[in-house]
Amino acid sequence: MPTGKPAVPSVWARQRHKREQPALSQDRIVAEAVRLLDEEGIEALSMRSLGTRLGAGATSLYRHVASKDELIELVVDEVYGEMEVPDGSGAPWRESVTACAGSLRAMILRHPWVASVLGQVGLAELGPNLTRQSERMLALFHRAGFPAGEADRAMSTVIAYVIGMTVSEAAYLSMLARSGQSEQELAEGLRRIAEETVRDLPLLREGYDQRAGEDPSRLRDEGFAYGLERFLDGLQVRLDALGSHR
Amino acid sequence: MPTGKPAVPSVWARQRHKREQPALSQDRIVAEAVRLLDEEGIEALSMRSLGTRLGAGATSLYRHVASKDELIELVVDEVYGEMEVPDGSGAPWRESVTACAGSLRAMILRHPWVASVLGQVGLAELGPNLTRQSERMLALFHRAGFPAGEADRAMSTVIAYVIGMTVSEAAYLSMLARSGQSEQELAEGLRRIAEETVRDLPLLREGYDQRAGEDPSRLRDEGFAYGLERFLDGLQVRLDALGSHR
DNA sequence: TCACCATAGCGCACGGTGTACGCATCGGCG
DNA sequence: CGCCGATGCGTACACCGTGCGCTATGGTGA
Repeated sequence: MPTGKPAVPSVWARQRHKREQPALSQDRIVAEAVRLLDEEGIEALSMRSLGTRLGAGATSLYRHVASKDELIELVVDEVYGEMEVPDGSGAPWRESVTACAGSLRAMILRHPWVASVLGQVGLAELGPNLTRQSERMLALFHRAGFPAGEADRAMSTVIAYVIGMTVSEAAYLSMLARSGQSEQELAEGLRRIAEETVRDLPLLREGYDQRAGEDPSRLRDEGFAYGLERFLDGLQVRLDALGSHR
Repeated sequence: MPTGKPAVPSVWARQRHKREQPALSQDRIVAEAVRLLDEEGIEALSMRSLGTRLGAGATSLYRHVASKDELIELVVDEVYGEMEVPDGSGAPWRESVTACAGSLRAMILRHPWVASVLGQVGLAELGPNLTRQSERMLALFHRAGFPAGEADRAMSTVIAYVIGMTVSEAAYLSMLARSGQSEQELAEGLRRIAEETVRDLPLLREGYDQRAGEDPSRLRDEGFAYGLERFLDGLQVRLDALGSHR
């Protein structure tokens, strides 16, 4: 056998293997990965850095996880588990859906790295947590009065809105963090660049002036709520139409 | 100077530099990057591979582009330029916005790699093309009757929906392409996995059964249109309320 | 008690990545 | 003609994901 030098047959081996920690496991790996991502962001996640945090070598992780891509799928499904989907009994459907949307948004803002991997993992292939949440959320729309063939469309629509909106918020916030500037300065800078490169942007400028001086974080919350309300209004219109046809 | 060995002072140098192609330039680099991404996807884009396609060394690109990240921003802004935003004079606002949304969706499906970088580049920091398109699109909402402080919210809302919806479509399609299965088989497989891991998913199953046998591509188009219609209905409700207050 | 074996962790190595740096060469200007 | 800024290139570095074969471990059946 021409490959590999024998590893050191040292007396330390015993100690290395007898760890006080509950040993490596997929759960532990995923949990630590979430922590690493929250603390240092997506570009800090490497098999080596994760292994180090777990007191293990990089390649040891592969006993519990097929690849980095699979790890990311697991990690994303893990945080989907944090979403809270009310069971909707008793409360009006708008309230339940609003709570649910807010919870999804809060989860993404709590774990902004989700934004940068969503395009890769998609939504379909995700694990048990997302599946469970979808089933529960679907129940909200059924209860609201959408027929079977339409409830899933209504649901995807709302999820798409929440994700699209929040991902762009998260990306903006991460740019803000990277830039090291205050939100004020950053917004000013972006506006200046836009006006220099394009020139003559009366409408964008009008919006900017109107927002100047307001609390940006509150503006984001309100913007999110505004769109969601419009959306729910539209769904209500549809529900009314369905009801009157019957 | 202790660094570097002198490069070969060869007679070929002259030929290397006298290229029939119009030399390297940022435009040429960005255009070729788009082509590479369309043909081979995001993971095939490396500075080396792109350099090769341009008949240049990897590091030569850095004379025209600050980093790979900047290249990606440029590339994304480039494809935003493909969007068609009607100027809205004459047509009802719903039609204009629908056309606009459809054009954005078509652009992303034409360049599915956009989905996998949107979380990184966000929407705010983007270049002249996105800025111009935003201004034009904003005009549609002004014309529809939204006041200055609300038109931009309505616009972001619609964009968020379109992007969220289309990114998840694109991710699904890329999974489909990678899997090598037929869409039928893939859907079946996903459903089986979901039911095995979670069990008891009556609502999701109901939706699945209802969709079985339909043309998946048409279903996607319809799903997108359905959500957009609900959205526009909601915006119309808001417009009516604004009108009656006046 | 012993031999055995599946499992888990590790070290090494490979091919690939983004990019800093300094040199070679070019075209255009004085 | 002599120079100089702009442009391309080769080399090198640190880092990445991960395949491979080794070893130590703890449980099982004889």
